[in-house]
Amino acid sequence: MKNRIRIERAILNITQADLAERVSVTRQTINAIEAGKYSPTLALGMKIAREFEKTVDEVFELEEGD
Amino acid sequence: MKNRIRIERAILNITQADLAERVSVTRQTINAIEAGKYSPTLALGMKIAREFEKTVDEVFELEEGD
DNA sequence: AATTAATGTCAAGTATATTTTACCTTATAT
DNA sequence: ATATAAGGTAAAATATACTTGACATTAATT
Repeated sequence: MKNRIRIERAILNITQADLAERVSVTRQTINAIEAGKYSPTLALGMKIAREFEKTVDEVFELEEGD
Repeated sequence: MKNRIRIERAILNITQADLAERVSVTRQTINAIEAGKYSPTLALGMKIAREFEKTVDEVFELEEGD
């Protein structure tokens, strides 16, 4: 699962901790997802996309193994 | 997490087992998600939407508690 | 140079998604 | 009436997401 979280965060100029708070998870969770260590739940993915005012597909992209 | 899986399945005229096979999960998983018992992973949600040729947001809708 | 903010990471624990196996009900077909 | 297809459900096991707490590293600020 690839994602554009880092880029979208840069556009909004917010930190991982900021985003974490906005979507009600921990900073470590955002860090892991942003690094592609695992893919989030659908609910969290949708909340993240919503913060960026983007669709889920604009923020996340399926890869081979997913 | 609300969803329109039942409706989209009806449009494609496919069974829960059919959809399950297409997205590589078990029939019980589709049944549970369709019934709203839990929300899928982002990867699975995206695969389901893709089968319906819809966006994630057209198939799934966030609710209060999510 | 020193301090602070931001990010990276890790281990252990909890929560939840998914599988497996199995059975039950309802509708449809033979 | 009986068989078959489709859906509903449940318990136990496994996989994975997420939390908590802590520490290390890098970037930015003064």
